[in-house]
Amino acid sequence: MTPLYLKIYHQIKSDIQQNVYPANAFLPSENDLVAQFHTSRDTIRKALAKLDKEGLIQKRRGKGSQVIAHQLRHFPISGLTSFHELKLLQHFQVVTELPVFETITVTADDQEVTLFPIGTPLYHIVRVRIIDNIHSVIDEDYIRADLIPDLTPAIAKQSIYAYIENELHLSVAFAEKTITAELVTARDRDLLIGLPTDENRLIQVESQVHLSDTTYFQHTIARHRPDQFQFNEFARRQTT
Amino acid sequence: MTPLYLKIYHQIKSDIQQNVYPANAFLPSENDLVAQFHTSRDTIRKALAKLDKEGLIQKRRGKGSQVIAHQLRHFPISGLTSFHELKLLQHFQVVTELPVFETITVTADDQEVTLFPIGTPLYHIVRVRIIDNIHSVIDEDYIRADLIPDLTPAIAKQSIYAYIENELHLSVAFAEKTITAELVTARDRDLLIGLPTDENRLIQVESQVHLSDTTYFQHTIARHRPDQFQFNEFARRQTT
DNA sequence: GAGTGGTCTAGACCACACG
DNA sequence: GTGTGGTCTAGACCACTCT
Repeated sequence: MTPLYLKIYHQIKSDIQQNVYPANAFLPSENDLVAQFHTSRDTIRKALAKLDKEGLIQKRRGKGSQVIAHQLRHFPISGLTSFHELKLLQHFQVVTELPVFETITVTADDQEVTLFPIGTPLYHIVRVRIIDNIHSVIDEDYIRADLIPDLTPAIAKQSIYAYIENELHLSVAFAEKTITAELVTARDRDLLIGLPTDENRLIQVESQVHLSDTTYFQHTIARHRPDQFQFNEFARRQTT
Repeated sequence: MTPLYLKIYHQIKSDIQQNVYPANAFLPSENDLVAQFHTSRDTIRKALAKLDKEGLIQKRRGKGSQVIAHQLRHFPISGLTSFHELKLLQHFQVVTELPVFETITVTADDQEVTLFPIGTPLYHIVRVRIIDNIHSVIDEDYIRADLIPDLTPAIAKQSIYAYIENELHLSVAFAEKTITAELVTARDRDLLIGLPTDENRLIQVESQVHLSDTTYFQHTIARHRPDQFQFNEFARRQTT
C-alpha cells in the first residue's frame, strides 16, 4: 500500500510537470490542499517536503510554495541511481561489454582497494559501457558473494540492482561517493577503445554502497571518459 | 529562538561525534527520547530525520536507529557550502588572488555564458585560490549588482556569502550544479601557475545560485586543477 | 487583520523485527 | 506478544508577508 503522502506527492509532481502549476506559480496553500485531498495538514506537509527536497518547489513562510523554474532540464544523476536506470530515462543506445567476471577472496593486497576484510568472498566484475558507439565508462565492481549469491554474467549485463532488489528482496540504502580525476592506465587504454591519446585522466566516481541493515556490500569504481562525463546536482543551502 | 527539534538534533549529533553513541550502536528508541527530552514524538522524529538525511544514522522499522560507521571521515563538500566555509573546516593555508573585479552589463555574448538577460548589471569577479602554495582553483563569478550592491575587492577576498547573508540579510536557498571536465585554455595556464603541461583538462563545477524568493542572482564557474580536486557525497537510494 | 508556512502536542493505528 | 519505527489525524500557537 502506497502511503497517502506519496500519492499526493506524485499527483502534485505530475501537475507541475504537466504545467498545471507552471514555473514560478504558487501551489494552493497547505490548508487548501488539506481540503482538496481530504487529509490532514501533516500529510500534505510531508508531500511538500519531498517536493522541496528534490528542488521542485521553494517554500516561503507567509507566502506559499512556489514552483522552481529550472535553468537546465536536468534529471539529477545524484542520489544513488544505477547506470541501468539512468539509461532508461534517456534514449541512448547502450552496449555493455563484460571483460571480467570472476569470484575472488580478498587478500592483503585487495583489502586496501576494496575496503573489505581479508577472506571476504567477492564477485569481481568489470563492465565497459558503450554509449552511442563511444566507449564511455569502465565500471569495476566488487560485490560480497555471501550476501549477493548466484550472480551471473547475464545479470551483470542487465542490471545488478534490479536483481538485488527485485529477486533477492534486499534493500539498498545509502552510499558514500567520491569524485576525483585519476591518471589513465594501460588497462584503461585497452578497455576504452578510442580514448584520445592526449587525454591523461579519467573522471572516477568511487562508491561504497550499503544495505538498509548498514552492511557494506559493494565497492564500485566508475571511470569515465572525460569528454563524456557530466554530474548534475540540486543542492540546498545547509540550515545547520 | 532555535527550534527545539534542532537543539535535539545538535545534542544527538554531538553525542555521536563524542562516541556516546559509537558506530553501529543503536540510539535510544523514539519513545525513550520522548521521555528523555520531555517533548512529543513528532519533534524527536524531526531531529532524527535530519540525522538520517545527513547520513549519521540509519533508521530501521522494528529495530531502531543505528549510527552509521563511515568508511571515510568525510565532511561533505556537497550541499552548497561556500569555499570560504570549507576552508575554515579544514586547516589549509589559503591565499586568494583577485585578477578581475569589474562591473559589466550583460550583452548578447555574455547571455549564453551567464544565463542572465541582456542588460542585467553584474559584478564580474575572478579569484584564484592558492592552497598550501599550489594554485588550485579559478573561481569566476557573475553576481547581480542590483541585488548585491556595494561589493568590494576586500569582500571578494574574504567571503561573499558572509556579506550576502550577514550584512545584506539575504537568504541563499539553492543551486543547480554541474560537474564536467573542460579543456584547458590559455587563460587557465596564465592564472594557474604551476599547472603541469601534460594536463589538458580542468574539473569544472558550474553553479546557478538562487535566493529564497527563487531569484537567480549568481553564476559561478569553478575550475579545479585535476590533481587537487575531490568531491564527496553521501547519497541515499531514492524511494520515489 | 487575514493568510501563509513553521513548530509542537497527544493520540491512534499499522508494518515490521524478534523472541 | 512486545517493542520498534512509519503513517495519519486534529488541534494549537507562532513568525512572517501583504494589504
